Amino acid sequence: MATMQQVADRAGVSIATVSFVVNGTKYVTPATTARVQAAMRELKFRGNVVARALASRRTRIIALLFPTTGNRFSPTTSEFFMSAAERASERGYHLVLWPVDPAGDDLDDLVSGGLVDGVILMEVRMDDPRVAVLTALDVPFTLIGRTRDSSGLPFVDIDFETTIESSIDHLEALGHRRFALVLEDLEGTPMAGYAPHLRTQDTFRRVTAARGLVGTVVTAGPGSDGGRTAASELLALDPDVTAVLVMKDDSSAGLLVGLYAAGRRVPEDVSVLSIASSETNADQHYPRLSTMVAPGRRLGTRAADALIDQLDGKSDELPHFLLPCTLREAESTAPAPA
Amino acid sequence: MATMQQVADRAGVSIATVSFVVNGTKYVTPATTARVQAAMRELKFRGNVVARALASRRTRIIALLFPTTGNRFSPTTSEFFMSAAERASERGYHLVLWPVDPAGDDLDDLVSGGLVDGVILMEVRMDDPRVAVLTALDVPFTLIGRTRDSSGLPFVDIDFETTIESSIDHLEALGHRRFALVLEDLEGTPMAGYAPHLRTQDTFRRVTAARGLVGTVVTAGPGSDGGRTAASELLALDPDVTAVLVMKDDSSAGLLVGLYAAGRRVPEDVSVLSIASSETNADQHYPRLSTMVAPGRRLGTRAADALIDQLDGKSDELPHFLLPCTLREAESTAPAPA
DNA sequence: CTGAAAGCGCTAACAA
DNA sequence: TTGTTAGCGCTTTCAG
Repeated sequence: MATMQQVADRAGVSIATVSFVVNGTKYVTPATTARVQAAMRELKFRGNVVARALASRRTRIIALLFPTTGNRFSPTTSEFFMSAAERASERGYHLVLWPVDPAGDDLDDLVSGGLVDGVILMEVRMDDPRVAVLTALDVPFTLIGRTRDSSGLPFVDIDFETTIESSIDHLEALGHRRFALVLEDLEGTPMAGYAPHLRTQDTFRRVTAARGLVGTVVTAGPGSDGGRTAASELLALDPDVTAVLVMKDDSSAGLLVGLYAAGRRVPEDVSVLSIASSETNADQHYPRLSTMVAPGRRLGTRAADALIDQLDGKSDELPHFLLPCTLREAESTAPAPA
Repeated sequence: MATMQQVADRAGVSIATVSFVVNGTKYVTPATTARVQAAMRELKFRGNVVARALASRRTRIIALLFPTTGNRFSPTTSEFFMSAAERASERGYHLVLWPVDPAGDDLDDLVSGGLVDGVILMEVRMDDPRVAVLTALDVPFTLIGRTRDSSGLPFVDIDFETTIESSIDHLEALGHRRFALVLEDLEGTPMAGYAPHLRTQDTFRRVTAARGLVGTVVTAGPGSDGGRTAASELLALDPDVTAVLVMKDDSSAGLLVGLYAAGRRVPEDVSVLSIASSETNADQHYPRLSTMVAPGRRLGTRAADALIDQLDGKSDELPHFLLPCTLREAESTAPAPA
């Protein structure tokens, strides 16, 4: 509540000097520095963020943009948020979660208002309209995710290609030869073109084909029902499948039940591996799901760093940071049946 | 990027006039209004939120405070967030999700900076230190939740008392006489004293006792394992239990499995009812969980309204808004066995 | 090393 | 009905 002027008066210096010690902008003798700090303490000076922002043309707020549709507030999402917020705070920024529509229509108002210094985009689609908007607006941004061609954009992302390949490696080493992939059907929704799905699917098809493995792809509807249905479809398509990758948390339970219902024991007959998910999710299931755990926290941290580097002019080069998921094996995977 | 002055120049009026039409602060003739609006459109005037905030001493930003510990980013949480954000936006405010530590230590810096006009507190504990901080800071706030004594505070909350009572009503009507309640053990964590748990537990004990029903309370550890263990403990405590209320989403799967493993079919032998949860969660299970669905969206909306009424001086009286969960029956409940 | 002063872009009296 | 103008609280040259 105390203003800088009041602090200055109390310390017997000018307001400029106070500003210098607050921001470390210029050298001030230890003696006056001490006087100023004492005054600040006595007056409980906190500094008006808004005034500072107006004068410096920087708010030190960055926004993590969250699409208002498709309530995919997964554990991984919250890891992004929490870790990015932590890192931002360490570097003197505030990170807030800001809901915006996925088409990017209100982005304009948000950003042009001068309220945020930069934004982090998540849940990125292959041809995400929001990046065009942000580019046009000329606001610094970083992606958690990648568009189809992100070579010119700063991003951090899960390395889906590597993740899928090592998933298959792992299961193949356990003797599995017949694979399936279950994922969400996003066509016709605002999230159509969701990059993680497309990359995962492409890689899955490519790798299984290249290795002469069977690779069946099935999409699942919402909830447990979607998972059950997917299980039936899957078994209809390939009754001898022994290894299933799931990339849809909310239907994994249904999938497990569906497999049981069809007489397949997990993991004795069929192994199930959850892709790009979290330990939290894995532990909610029985049998506990073997999972390729998404590096949510590390990516969130890196995203914040990438953006803040850009804002602070510490940007050496365009950040292109890819990290694969790491295997956390549990009861749902086992060697292929003989 | 265009400033108000530029708009004024282009429209041939003073900056004050532009301000009036932008804010509707004063009557301006339709003719000049039109000219100003045209100029705004041509210059793509967006208005600098920061400058406006400094001059008007209001940022029109409200923060939904989210505790940095206990990553309980449940579907209901995200409903609070989304619906509150929507309502705020309708009323000309921005709602952002702001991570703060549960002890309230950084609240001070956040709020004193003048960045937010008011805050909504969630995940409230019985004796939440954050409300004292907010009160001392003299910043407008509203709770989603209630402290032990919230008579003097504006709040919206789930009516846990009614919710539990109707849950028991419902199951009792189905013939159940032996109840159990499973919830999380938060003792020793930063979320100790979490109000929903305590209220639920108290009501459960009171109502079962008053009606001469058996009421067993069990706490569960994290994840599916916690649920399984809880099932065993529960059955050890009351082997004849037929109705279980669960208020811990991540262990319901384990609970179901634990019951099966102990030879209890759901719902033939034991009915399971999920408390204050979401349809999303319900649908992730098999059998699908009967659920007392939390009115997340309505509460989020009301919370935003309550706070904004306060900010806009439209506050008639202290909002004390309680809403019970609504039953959504699915496969996991049935009449008690004969 | 410290101070004076000109803004940052907008709001809101107060005048006209 | 519209314009003038003094701030809002801080940053940042530019002098001294």
